Amino acid sequence: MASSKVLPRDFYERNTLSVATALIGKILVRKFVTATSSGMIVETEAYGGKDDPASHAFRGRTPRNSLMFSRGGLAYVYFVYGANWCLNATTEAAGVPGAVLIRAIEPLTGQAYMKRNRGIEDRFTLTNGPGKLTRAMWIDGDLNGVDLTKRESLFIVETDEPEDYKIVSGPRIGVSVGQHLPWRRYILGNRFVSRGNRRLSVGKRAKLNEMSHKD
DNA sequence: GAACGGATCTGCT
DNA sequence: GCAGATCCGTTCG
Repeated sequence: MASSKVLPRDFYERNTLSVATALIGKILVRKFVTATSSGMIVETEAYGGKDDPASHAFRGRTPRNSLMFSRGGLAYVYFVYGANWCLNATTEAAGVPGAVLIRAIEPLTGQAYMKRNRGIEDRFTLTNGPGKLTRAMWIDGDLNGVDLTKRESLFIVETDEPEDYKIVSGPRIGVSVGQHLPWRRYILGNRFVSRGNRRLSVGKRAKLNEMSHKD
């Protein structure tokens, strides 16, 4: 894990939906002087620009969302519901808005540290939501704008041993508009996905896969 | 300077 | 499965 290659700039500077799918299975690493925690990304959501009413960038550029218009591969961290931080990776070239919300990870290294941060012991609910994983990894507004392609405080690396899994799509969680867009990506059946991921019947599975091809 | 509302969470049923 | 807490940052006047 520690020797794995950090995802380069061109991984992020392309179509946002492609990045949302490609980030599944990669390893998010949070590094401190005293501790390192990491986890495999199992759930993401894509957010666009003026074509996406659910996106912060829908109404143009403001001081808050300016990172969405930056080059790809930076951390866009924002605060919601008066209590939670959400971590995104910026996408597309400079000037084109786009970001991928990292919604859930499967805990790997540093689990004791993350459990302490959350104040719980259960591994399955440790990082299965955007607000939960940022709290577990101590990610907040201080990391807004951090370069994810540099091996510093926060970055994402390749997987050494890819698992056998199936990526499926669905509507994004917690948004009231743009629900017709199946821009959520997650690993089918993975227990660390935030919600709505019970094992599915054959018929329903086929339907989900169809959606993922449609993009 | 104040009103608004949200890319969530927890707990209860 | 759902309702309500919660409360800060953004935005507008």
